[in-house]
Amino acid sequence: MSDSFTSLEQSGGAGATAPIQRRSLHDELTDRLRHLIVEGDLAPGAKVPEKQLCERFGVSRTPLREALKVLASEGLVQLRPNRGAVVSQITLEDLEETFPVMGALEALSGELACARISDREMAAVREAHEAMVEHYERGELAPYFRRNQEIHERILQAAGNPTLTSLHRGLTGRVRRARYMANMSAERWARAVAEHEEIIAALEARDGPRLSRILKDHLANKFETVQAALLGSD
Amino acid sequence: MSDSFTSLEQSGGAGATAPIQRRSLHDELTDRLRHLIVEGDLAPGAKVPEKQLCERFGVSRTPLREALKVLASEGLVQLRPNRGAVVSQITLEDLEETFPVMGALEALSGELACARISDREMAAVREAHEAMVEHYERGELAPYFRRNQEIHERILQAAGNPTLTSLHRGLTGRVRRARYMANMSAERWARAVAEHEEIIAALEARDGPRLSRILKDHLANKFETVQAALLGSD
DNA sequence: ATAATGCATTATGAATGCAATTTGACAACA
DNA sequence: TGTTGTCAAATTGCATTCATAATGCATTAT
Repeated sequence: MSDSFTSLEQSGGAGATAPIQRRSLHDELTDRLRHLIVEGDLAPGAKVPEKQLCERFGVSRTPLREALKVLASEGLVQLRPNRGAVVSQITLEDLEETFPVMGALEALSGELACARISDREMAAVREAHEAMVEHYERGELAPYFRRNQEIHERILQAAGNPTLTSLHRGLTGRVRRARYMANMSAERWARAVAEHEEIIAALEARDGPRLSRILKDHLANKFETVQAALLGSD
Repeated sequence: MSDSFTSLEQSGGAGATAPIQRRSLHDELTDRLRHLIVEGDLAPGAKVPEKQLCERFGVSRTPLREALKVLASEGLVQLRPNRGAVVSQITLEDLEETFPVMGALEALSGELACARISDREMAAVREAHEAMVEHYERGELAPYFRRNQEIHERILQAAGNPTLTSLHRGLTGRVRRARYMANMSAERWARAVAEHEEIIAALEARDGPRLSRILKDHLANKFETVQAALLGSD
């Protein structure tokens, strides 16, 4: 969510008349904890001792526990009655079932985006794509990864379906922790970039069914990359 | 969740070795509240006064509030900071974005189910289908509706992808409240049954792509039915 | 009479306190 | 040595309490 505010669009003239932003603690905590988990600062499988986190964030247990309930419903942590919360482990089986679902969602996002994307949005996607390709050519993995994410997010956004976006975001959060990109082979990387070229082409041609198919395959390939990385490192 | 235990399949040999079910209050409350909302006992748009519900269930506000946080993350209620929770309204726009997503998920479930369904599961689906057709011929709407749900749930189940099932269940919960089936026209009803015949045929032929397509279209038609009902009644 | 203001009531958000459960250590025993 | 039993410490689940913000109503000013 916070990513969408990094663009400067809304800070324009609102100034002092904009409504005061008040967030509740549990809401803020939910985001912070989610971030900690997704970014791997809380290791998968690690216990989540309430007391410790309370001290860390300087809040009482009540809002923290509320946040944990939400994260549990998102699948990021598991709550064991009377035994506390643990950060969910990502197993290969989990990925195996997550990726097809993400594929289906992205495929839908492609179809919808082709029907609804504006020229402005299209330009933003293209821009992100070109930046991504540059990073690829320079071998800059982390920025490449960020741009890659950005492209998929922009397509989601262009699809104009918040429900879809929200479900997809949830799955992304689960998967991102795998950090598979680290050991992506040169060959697979090249292939991923090639697929992205196709994605852009289909999107510019507003060819929904084709984009849909490409995205689905793209995700399937991504899964194979992840799988290879996981099998290789374990 | 509890719906999946209404079938008898798992009570087979587990018996006395199964772990004792101990649920925490917030968990139980979450289910109860979800049920109240999905079944319409809490009207869409209605405020959800904490105190009143606490008295109703005989618990303190803490577990109730935890449950509300979870339901909010599922989209069933909206939490307005300092102003309490309201049961989410289902707008036509919501349905408009929910149905394509359900369609994509069901399409995937069809593909997966074709690849994985066992003869035993297939038989159960067929049985449910035949029962559904009987209810249709007798004009029994409510039982028809139940069997209809059952069929889709069994296909989901046969797909063997809990993530998929879980996402789908969440969307079903949102949509079920619409209670559109009440004013389904004879024509649309007949069409829905015809589509179900195709579904069974494709599933028996293990034709994944075809089943996928049918289910997607089926959902699209279902949406039109809902839309007609909503426009007609408002 | 109507609209705006101030106050009392009520509801919500978060912290604290208490009972119940789990965990780990250590002793007793086979 | 390995198993079982007991108990203290820590952790969790929930109730209660406290602080803050919202709501309703009476009062006042226009």
